[in-house]
Amino acid sequence: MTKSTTAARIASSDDPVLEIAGRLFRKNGFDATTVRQIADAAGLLPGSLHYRYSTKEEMLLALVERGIAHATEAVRLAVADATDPFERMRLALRAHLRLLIRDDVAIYVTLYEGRSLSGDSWAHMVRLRDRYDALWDGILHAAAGTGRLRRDIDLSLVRLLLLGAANWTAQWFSPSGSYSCDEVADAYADLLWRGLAQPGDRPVLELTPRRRRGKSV
Amino acid sequence: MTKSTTAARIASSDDPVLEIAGRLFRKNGFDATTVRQIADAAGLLPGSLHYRYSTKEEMLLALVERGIAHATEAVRLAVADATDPFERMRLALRAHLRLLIRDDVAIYVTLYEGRSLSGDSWAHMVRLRDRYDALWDGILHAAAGTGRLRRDIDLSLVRLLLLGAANWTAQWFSPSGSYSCDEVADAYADLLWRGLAQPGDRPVLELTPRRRRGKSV
DNA sequence: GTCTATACTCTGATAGAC
DNA sequence: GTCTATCAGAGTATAGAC
Repeated sequence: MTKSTTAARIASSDDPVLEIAGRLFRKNGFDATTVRQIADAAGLLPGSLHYRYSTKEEMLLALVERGIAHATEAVRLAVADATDPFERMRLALRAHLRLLIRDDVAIYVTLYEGRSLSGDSWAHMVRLRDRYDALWDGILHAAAGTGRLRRDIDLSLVRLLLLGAANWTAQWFSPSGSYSCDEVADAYADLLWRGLAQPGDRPVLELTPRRRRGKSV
Repeated sequence: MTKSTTAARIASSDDPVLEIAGRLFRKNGFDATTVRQIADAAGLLPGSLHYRYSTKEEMLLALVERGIAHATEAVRLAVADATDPFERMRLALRAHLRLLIRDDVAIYVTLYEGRSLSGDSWAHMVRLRDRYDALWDGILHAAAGTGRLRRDIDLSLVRLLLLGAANWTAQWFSPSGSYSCDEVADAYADLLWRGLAQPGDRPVLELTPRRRRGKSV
């Protein structure tokens, strides 16, 4: 399909138009964002925009492809720095969270606006997300292979718990809040690891208590 | 403001129009849902709909109020059945999750479409959500008061982790999947509790391993 | 590749008869 | 309270000059 090929090509570069569209999608949602807004913000007219992306949905698809590609790459790079299974989980979570709430807009758009895709584009997104999930399952299964994890818990549920909590972070995190992006990732990884580890497996991090903060369900 | 008063009154009853609107908002999103679709599904014409809710946003506000009211009531009732802090957390999580992914549409709409509110309505929603958060903080702090919890972790972060994971469940849960709603709640509560408890505090549940399942980030 | 200008559809909301 | 009929505006996408 020529559609996804075009999108992939553009996603691999760093099209500023895509960045602008992504920011608007994140701020106002895909449906509430108009192509006129995107064109305005990009310093173009709607007609010119249409030359590069023939539909609004094509922009979304390009962002989704870019988002998952970036996340996959970031997680792969992050875990390469460690062999300890807890360390790998913690670093992978840091990488995911950094992209989601700090460094990139594409993975946010993927997670929260990707459902606006339809037909083939939607199916394509599902495939890409499944592959990203498999990357995480690999990390967790490798940890289980060391024998340091309890065996009475489905690791898919662990992944869903961890990534669910991480993804929801985008709903409440503020850069001016009490915690940095990495601190949230470490706290989540630590809590989950202690729940996952065999009784007696030594905790790895010592967290220092900090003042309370953080609203939203 | 007459707007929120009207909405509150309707939310307290069980308006079938609201139920229908909520289902469409959940399925297609607030922005992508048209008043004509709602009117069609309700067996009314747009003009008649307008007699009851003067704007589409007013329907959303009514749903948000209903969603948080229902969730608050359900959690309060659930924790009343137990005194053990872990039990209370587990039962509260069950109640939240049941409404979110099984029994009601309003809390889903609140969490995922509430951001489409504007102005006073948005501020109103934020107040309501803060109050709901406070209910959860109370549950967690009571648990900490028993001395059975680690003291090196910010309980607000624990709430955000737990409710974040729970809320994200709506993205992947399927009634035909391997786990029931309650089983997911129990597994999450168990994992988190083991991460939270003082080393040596006895686990409460024994989970039985089940076949893997569950996609989506 | 970007512009001007526009076609066509659908949107939320309203007015007023019944 | 519900209907019929309709408005004014905004939406995406297009055609064609430059």
